[in-house]
Amino acid sequence: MTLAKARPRTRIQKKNRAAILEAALEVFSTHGFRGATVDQIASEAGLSKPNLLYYFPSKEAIHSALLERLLDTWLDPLRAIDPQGEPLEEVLAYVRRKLEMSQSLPRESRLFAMEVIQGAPRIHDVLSSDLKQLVDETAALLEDWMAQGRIARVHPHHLIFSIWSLTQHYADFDVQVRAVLGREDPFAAAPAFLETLYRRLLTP
Amino acid sequence: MTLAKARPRTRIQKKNRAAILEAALEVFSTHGFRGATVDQIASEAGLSKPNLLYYFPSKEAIHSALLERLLDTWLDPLRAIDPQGEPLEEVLAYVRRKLEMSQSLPRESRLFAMEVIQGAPRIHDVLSSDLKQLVDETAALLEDWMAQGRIARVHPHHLIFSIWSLTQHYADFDVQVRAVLGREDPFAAAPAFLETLYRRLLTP
DNA sequence: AAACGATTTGACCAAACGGTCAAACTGACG
DNA sequence: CGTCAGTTTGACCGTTTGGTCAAATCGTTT
Repeated sequence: MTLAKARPRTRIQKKNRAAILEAALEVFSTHGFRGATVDQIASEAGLSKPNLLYYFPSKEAIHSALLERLLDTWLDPLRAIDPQGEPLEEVLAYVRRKLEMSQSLPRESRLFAMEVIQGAPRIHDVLSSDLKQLVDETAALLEDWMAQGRIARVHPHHLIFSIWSLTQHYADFDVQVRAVLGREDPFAAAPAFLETLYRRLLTP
Repeated sequence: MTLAKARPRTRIQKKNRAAILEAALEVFSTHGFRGATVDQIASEAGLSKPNLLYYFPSKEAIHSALLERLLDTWLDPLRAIDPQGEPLEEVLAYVRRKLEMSQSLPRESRLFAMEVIQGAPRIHDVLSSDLKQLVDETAALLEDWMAQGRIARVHPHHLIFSIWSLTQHYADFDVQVRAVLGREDPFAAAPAFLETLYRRLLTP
């Protein structure tokens, strides 16, 4: 009997589906969708290929499941901005959270980056609906704060883009950053640099 | 007779090699190395597959040729920083040049991004030798300027990373940026935003 | 127009790919 | 211990892929 989209029930299913997603994250994030092979994912997960395809109907399905699970966690920090909080501190806290995610979830960042660079064929709709809405709301909040003179006036959308860009850069371009820095750990100085940057940019 | 690595001599070779590289840039930058097929590149270049492989010995060779040609143009703006110039204006001009490159050469940016995200397997050596040296020199120059109090003191390497990150974001994540912005053109507000950002960050 | 290198192509190949299937195995429960 | 749903696998299939090759065509020079 096939599993379809039903939630995993048994202990074995839970374990194997988790192992597959973990393996797929590793492989997809380093080789891209077409660069990854089902055999590779299966062997990384400690399963045979037919066995893997017993849990997920196709390579596509694994990738989709991965992206779906990712999108939520990825946008959580944005949702966590508190409209009642102190504006500058809220933004700085958001930057800090995003940077921590780049450090602790670099593979997720790279998976997302590769998908978007390739034109986001599988998540374009989510970007222009859910993501856009969330960003627009946050941008409106930022504009309120700017209108009240509590942070300096800059283009709110581009402010958000800059935070995504600067924080995810440390995950996506990790190899380049490390190649240039030599022995120095990127994440040693990054938090202070970004705090300085956004403090100077946004202090009224 | 095969062509080996010799420079193209005839008119036809010049034209076809150029067409192949142009087509390969288009295909590689949207599908990644393994996602691109030789047939795809050939048809995009208006050639048959065997004919394409008459000009380049392998898919790998096309990709390498592209990256090699790219690396120079990519780093030119960094080399163009004038040690004798006015510090803040030099940095702002560098930001402007990099942003213009993201706008006029987005495919090159994406090709480079995908290579680095996947661990830079083909250019890792160049990154940790040539690139590192160039960046270290620029960082030293920036530190001089900071020591002289002509720009504010921040981590020079991370300053350079931030410029790469912020400018290339508009090319690499173009789809996402446009999805969020709706009808608004990203490159309308980006230059002013980045100028404000770096002016506030670096004004002593 | 003859001759010769440069260019182009259809046919082909071996390997790798995503996916299928019937058959075998496993383990929890009555 | 028998049973049966749940799990695993070896063998297999059709397609796609990067690449080869001999033969055909083209273009230029004499």
